[in-house]
Amino acid sequence: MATRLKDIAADLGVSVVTVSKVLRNHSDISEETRERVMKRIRELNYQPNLAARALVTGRSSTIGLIVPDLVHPFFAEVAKGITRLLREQGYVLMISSSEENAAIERHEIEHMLARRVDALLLASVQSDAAAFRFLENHKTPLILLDRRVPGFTSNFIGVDDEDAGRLAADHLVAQGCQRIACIRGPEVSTAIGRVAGYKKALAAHGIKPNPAYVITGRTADDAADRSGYDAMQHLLALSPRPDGVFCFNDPVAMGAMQAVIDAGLRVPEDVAVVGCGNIHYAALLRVPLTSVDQSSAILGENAARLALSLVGLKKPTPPRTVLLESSLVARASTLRRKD
Amino acid sequence: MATRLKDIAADLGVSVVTVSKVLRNHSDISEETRERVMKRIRELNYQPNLAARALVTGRSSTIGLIVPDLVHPFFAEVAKGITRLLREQGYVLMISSSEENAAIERHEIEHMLARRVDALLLASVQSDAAAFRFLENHKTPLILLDRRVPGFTSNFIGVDDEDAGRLAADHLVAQGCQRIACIRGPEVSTAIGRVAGYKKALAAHGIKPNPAYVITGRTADDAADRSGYDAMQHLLALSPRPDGVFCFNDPVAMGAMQAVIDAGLRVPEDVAVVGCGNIHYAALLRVPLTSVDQSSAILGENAARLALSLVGLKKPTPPRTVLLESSLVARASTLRRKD
DNA sequence: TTGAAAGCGGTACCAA
DNA sequence: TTGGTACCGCTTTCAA
Repeated sequence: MATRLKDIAADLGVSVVTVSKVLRNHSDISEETRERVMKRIRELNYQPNLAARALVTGRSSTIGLIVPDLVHPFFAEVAKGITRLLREQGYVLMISSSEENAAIERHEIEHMLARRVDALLLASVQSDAAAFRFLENHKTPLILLDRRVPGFTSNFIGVDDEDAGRLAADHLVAQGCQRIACIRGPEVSTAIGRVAGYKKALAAHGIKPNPAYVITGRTADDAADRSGYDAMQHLLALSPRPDGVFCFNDPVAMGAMQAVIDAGLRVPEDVAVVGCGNIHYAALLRVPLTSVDQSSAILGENAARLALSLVGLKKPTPPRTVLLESSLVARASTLRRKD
Repeated sequence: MATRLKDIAADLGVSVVTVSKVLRNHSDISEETRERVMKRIRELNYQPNLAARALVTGRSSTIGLIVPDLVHPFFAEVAKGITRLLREQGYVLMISSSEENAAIERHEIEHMLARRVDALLLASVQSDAAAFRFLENHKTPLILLDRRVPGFTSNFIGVDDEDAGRLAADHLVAQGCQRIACIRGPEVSTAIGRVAGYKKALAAHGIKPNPAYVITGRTADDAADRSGYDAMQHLLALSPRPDGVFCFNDPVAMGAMQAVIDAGLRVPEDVAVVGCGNIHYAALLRVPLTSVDQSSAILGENAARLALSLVGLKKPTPPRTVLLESSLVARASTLRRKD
């Protein structure tokens, strides 16, 4: 079949150990031997069997990533950032989707660990730490991505969600909105943080909160837009109806805008809409969407970097937290003409 | 560290072979032994070391996927379909992006093969078969996805591109367009097929082709929309300018629509636009986009199924081709009011 | 500088 | 039905 170390060694009349050392630029090799071996390696286009190497070294040169939805542009962009960095390091990405389902997530985590990934990146859908107990004294580095899990401390990389919520609400206030609603996400840290930021911002502006204006979208697998649509229909039925809405993420915001338009109202004149995530296509929507940017690709690269730095550390290191700043990108969905 | 077969065997006073057999439901095991072993396996939450298994069996239970761009919704949807099917089979997906770059793609192919993926799914950016010579007598099943490579025969799964082009052009004609342009993609089979279909459709309607109306967008890594924008600007500068455009894919179409709007013209009244791929967000764009649906998730599932069916076949099988039908989804970007 | 030997954690084959 | 043994392809250790 494929060429093995042994074949090269036999061809050249040296030992497998010698070839192996050349392969890994070991110093104890004469220049001449190195040359001969390298030449043969190139001729045969030799590729070491990484499974064998993984078995003996205990390292797979593989990073695992589990996200709720591959199609969600935010996670797709994060994944892209990760692969870019890993490629440079000879690492490879094992990817999997939990479909926003805690049981599937659990199953995938175990599967990834059985595969002996060197580190696991996880944008979790779990809402509490109980599901993670089984992970606590596992030696594989785990990095929570984007979403934290209350009560479970681990490495984390994401954005400052409270800040994101505040940016969005501040912006809506600045655009003259008076009745600012929020379509929040499920009970995960991102949703909780963003809502908290939203509330603080309103308070800071002396706007008294209206509980009816905070509504939770259906937990939305691949139909976040659908969920946003339905939630917005509810909000529009209120009296008085909101004139500004902060949405948990961009797909929700897209659905929400659609609902406003379908109701015969205008974005942003009747209802201004802010999303979160600033996905690539936000600018191309029916009404270009104002969104809180989460620098997803950079997040991905940093996540990969963090993962690699954790690989092969002997002593367990204290969990690290990396928070990226978010910023608001204003577009037509909130920019009202002065009237 | 982690539990091994050996540990379980020692605990129970049986041999590793016995445990191994239980693990794989080998028949030669007494019910009683099986029970005892299973019990202990559960207690310890034993996970076999897949690297070791891969080494001896030569199978990694891993499928490789290389796409030009992870963020492109079409490929993201395909990837999602693949992971869904693989999960059910205990397989895992190794993913990587070629960033629309042939050299990176080549590198990633070699890397995946070195990892001993059981099959490789590839949406290639190569425009000719030369780059694939090195693959020809490789035993790992290769499945070209979406894009074929001229002169290189292999397994293929995708849609009938000529049909897609024809559907789009027919539709534009039916909407009353007279001067139908095409923003085509790079020299890959999908672009070639779609252009061919477009031309045949025009011919069938007795419309004489205008070469100036067929324009190639910059090969667009993650900026297909940008590329569509620029191409459309060119088209709009022509005299007479086109009144209908078939775009190579949805992101290109999104950019093209933007260009029309920025030029102060209307979609579809002045220029009707059709995309290809029917990505999830097509309906939520500034002008909801008419698009040729490529059933991407189903494509992904079928690709995974095809890949698995090819794994472990002793004799090389003749290459299989799976063509899915496409259909057109008409939306506002082409539907003109009767006037 | 080089290489012999001993595994890494499983599976396959065949004998008991 | 059970298990001894060889071995998958590589790295590690240590002696030559």
